[in-house]
Amino acid sequence: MTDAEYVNIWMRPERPARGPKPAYSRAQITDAAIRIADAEGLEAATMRRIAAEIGAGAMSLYRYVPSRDDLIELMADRLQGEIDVEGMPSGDWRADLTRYADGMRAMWLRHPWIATVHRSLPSFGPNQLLLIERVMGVLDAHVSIDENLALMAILNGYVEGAVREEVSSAEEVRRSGLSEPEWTARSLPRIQQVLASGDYPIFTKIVLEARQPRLSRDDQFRHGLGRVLDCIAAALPATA
Amino acid sequence: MTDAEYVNIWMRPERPARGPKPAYSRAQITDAAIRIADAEGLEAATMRRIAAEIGAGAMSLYRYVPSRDDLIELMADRLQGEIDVEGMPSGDWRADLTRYADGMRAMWLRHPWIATVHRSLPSFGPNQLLLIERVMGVLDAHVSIDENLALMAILNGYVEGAVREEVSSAEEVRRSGLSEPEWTARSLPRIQQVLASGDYPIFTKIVLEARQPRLSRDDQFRHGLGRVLDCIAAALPATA
DNA sequence: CTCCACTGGGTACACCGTACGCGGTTATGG
DNA sequence: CCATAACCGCGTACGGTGTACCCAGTGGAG
Repeated sequence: MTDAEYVNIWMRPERPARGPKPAYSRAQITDAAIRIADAEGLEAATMRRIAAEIGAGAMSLYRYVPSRDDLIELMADRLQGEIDVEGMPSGDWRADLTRYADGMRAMWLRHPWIATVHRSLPSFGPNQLLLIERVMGVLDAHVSIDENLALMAILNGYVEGAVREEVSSAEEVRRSGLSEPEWTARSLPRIQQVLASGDYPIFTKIVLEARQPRLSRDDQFRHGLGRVLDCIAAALPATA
Repeated sequence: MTDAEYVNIWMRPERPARGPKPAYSRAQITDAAIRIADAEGLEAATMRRIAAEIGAGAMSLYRYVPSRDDLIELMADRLQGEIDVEGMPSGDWRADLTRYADGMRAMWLRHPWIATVHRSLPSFGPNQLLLIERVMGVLDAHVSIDENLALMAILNGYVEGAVREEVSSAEEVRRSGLSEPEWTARSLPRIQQVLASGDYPIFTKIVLEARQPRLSRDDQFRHGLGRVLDCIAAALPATA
C-alpha cells in the first residue's frame, strides 16, 4: 500500500487529476464536522452524521479523508486559522500578545471540543504554521529564538490552562444535559460535604474567601494574563 | 431513578450494607484499568478488557461504577495521589514547588493517557483535594488566597503545557506502532516541505538554529520551570 | 425460616469506524 | 473517436464499543 507514504495529512494531495469531478471537498466536510462538534460535541461528529449533514453517504467521506483522526486534524488546523493575527508584529508587543491570547480564548470558547483533541503539535498544518510565524514574530526582534520559545511556553501554558478550565466545566454542563444553574446546584452537595469534613482548610478558603471565583471569567483571564505579560516584560531587554 | 441524585462519583457510596460480600472493589477495578491504560493507551481500557483483567464478567463492573466515564474519573484521582507532596510546606517554597512540578511531570510520563482526560477539574476527588491543600499551602503564608490562585494558574499552566507536549508526541508514536526513530523519520518529509516552501522563516529558525529542541527533555523542563519560579518570586513579598 | 436486596454475569441492542466491492463517470493515450 | 484505466459516490458488512435488561443464586434482617 503506497498510502503509507503519506503519514501526514498535509502531504496527501486533496485531489488527483483523473476521474470524474468530486461532489464535495475537504473544506466542506471539515466545516460540516466543526458545525456539528460546536453544537453537540465532538463525539456527535461521527462519520455518518457528518455525511448526512452534507447530504452524502457515509463512506463517501473516505474519498476525501483517510480516517476520522485525520479529519479531526483538519478541523483543528482550521480553528487555528480563526485566530486573527493580521498585522503582527505591530511594534507594540504587549498589545499583540494580548490580542493573540484573547483571540485564542475566544476561539476555544466557540469550539470547546478542541480541549479534547489537542494533539495538533506534530502535524504542522498551514494555519498552525502561520500562527507560529505571526505570534513568535512579535518577540523575534527582541530576544533569541530559544528565549522566545521559553516565553511562548509560559504564555501558551497559561492561556491553554485557563481556557481549558472554562471549557471543561462548560462541556461538563452540556454533556449532562442540564441547565447551568441546575448543574451547579447538583455539584453543591459535594462541595458542602468537602467543607463540612473540615479536612481541607485551603479549599474552604478558596470557596468562602477568594474574590477571584466571583469575578467574571473575562476579568479572571485578563488579570492572570497581565501577570504573565509582566513576567515576559521582565525577561526582555530594556530597549523593547 | 434515584441514582440521578449522585451526580458526583465521590458521593455515591461504594457498597451498601445488605447482601452478599462483593467479589471485587473499586480500587481493584481502578488499578486494573490504569495498568491497561499505561501499557496500551486509554482506548484499550474497555469495560470488557478491564473485566477480563480481574477475571470478572464485563457487566459486573457496573455494580461498582455507574459508567466508564466515572471510572476514568476514579483513575484520574488515583493518579493525583501518586504525586508526593508529603511534608509540604517545608519552609523552602522554591524547593517545594520544584518537587511538586517534577512529581507532576513524572506522573504524567508514567501515565501519558491522562493528557486525553480533560475533565478532572470539577470532580473534587480526595487525592485532588489533598494535592490542592499541600501545594497551595506552600505559598499560603506569604500571599493572599487570590494571589495564590493566580500564581498557581501560571505554574500549573506551564507544567501541564510542557508535559502535554512531551506526552502527546509520545502517545502519537505509540499509537502509530512504529519505533521512535522510524516515526521521526516519517515526519521529516513534511518538515522538509515546510522549510523548502520558504514561507515560514521563524519555523525554519526553530528547526535550524534553536538549541532548545536539542536539549534533553529534562533540561528543557527545568529551564522553563526556573523561569516560572522566578516570576513567582517577583510576586512574593520580600519576607519570603 | 422467610424474605428480598443484593450478587456476578449472560444476552442483546444501538451505534461506532471503516474494509470491500459495486456500477457509473470522465480524463487521457492511441 | 474510442477504449481504457482511474476515479466517483455509496450500500453492505464486520468487528468492536458502552451498557440496558434480566436471570438465578446468596446471605443478612425481621
